[in-house]
Amino acid sequence: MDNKIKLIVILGPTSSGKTGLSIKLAKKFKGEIISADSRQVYKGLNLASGKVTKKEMAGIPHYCLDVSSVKKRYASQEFKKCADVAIKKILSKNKIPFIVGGTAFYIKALTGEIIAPEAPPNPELREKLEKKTTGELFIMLEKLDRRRAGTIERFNKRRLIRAIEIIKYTGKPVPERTDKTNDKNVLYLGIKRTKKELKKRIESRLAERLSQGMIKEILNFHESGVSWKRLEELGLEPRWVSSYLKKKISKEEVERRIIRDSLLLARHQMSWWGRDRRIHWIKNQTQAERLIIKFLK
RNA sequence: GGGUGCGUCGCAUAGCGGCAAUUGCAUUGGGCUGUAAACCCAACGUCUUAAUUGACUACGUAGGUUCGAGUCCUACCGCACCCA
Repeated sequence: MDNKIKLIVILGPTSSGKTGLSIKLAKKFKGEIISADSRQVYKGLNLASGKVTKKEMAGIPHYCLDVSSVKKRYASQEFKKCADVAIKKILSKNKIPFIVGGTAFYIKALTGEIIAPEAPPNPELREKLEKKTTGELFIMLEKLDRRRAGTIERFNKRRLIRAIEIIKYTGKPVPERTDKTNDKNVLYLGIKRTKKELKKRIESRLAERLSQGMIKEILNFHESGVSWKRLEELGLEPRWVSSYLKKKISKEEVERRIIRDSLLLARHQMSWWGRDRRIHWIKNQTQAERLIIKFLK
């Protein structure tokens, strides 16, 4: 990434208020928004993913929303490409890119902290490796790439398989993580909330989305041929609403579980950023504005 | 009223008489190299120890049998089902 590029990242757990804040800031500082959210990339998954509405956008262009069909599986590298294109476009208009979202992995892919080698998924290989135990896979990887074997999570089958897949495709060891962070170019603003606050926000937002037809949204997907299995892996709202539509759980139970899992999700999201010293945890908009002014100077 | 079965750590589950007790979920913490809301790891009675140390309290309640009981026996309480 070019050294002169300045990016503003707004991160935080689900329902923390990223959307609202980002739009206000983008308006004030001539910014445009790139969404870094692994669910909002899907067309039609609106209420279920808590996607911004046209009205909320208030005229601020948003990128990397609705760029894929739920029938396909979107990967972080596609996001990176999408975001890179968007950044160029925004800069060419002399505006400031705001990266806003809760998917840490996407943000890190974008800033270059996590680089992913070009190696498309290989279904046959995956199927074959899937039958092996993690122990066997680990030994395989150790022979192919000692370095990566040293850093990988030994019992994480998915990662073991992917590492082997990369090596088989590129013919080379897995490239090292750069951990180059581009600090100078990126301003990280984080929104933190207490669990109590978050719970309240999650509850009221869920109630609102349910009243707007979230269940219908999921039902439509199913009726248009999206399998239950796919819906279940599409996130916590589609998962529990599907359960309800299949008459496995009651409506009250749907709400209970979505709230519970949202809090769990928030916790996981925070675990990415917890000890990251680059992040400015902001209390209010004014504070964010001050930091931005300083950063843009 | 008669019969049968069941009461275990928030919920659900396992437990030939040697058990602080299985597993899943939840909870808490940690991790993360093309599925990332995915996936992986750890802790989870209390207090102690340098320690995989030691002690205490625990499987509905109260007794009993036994070197030893969550496990066997008796009574009681609660729940479920069946017959009246």
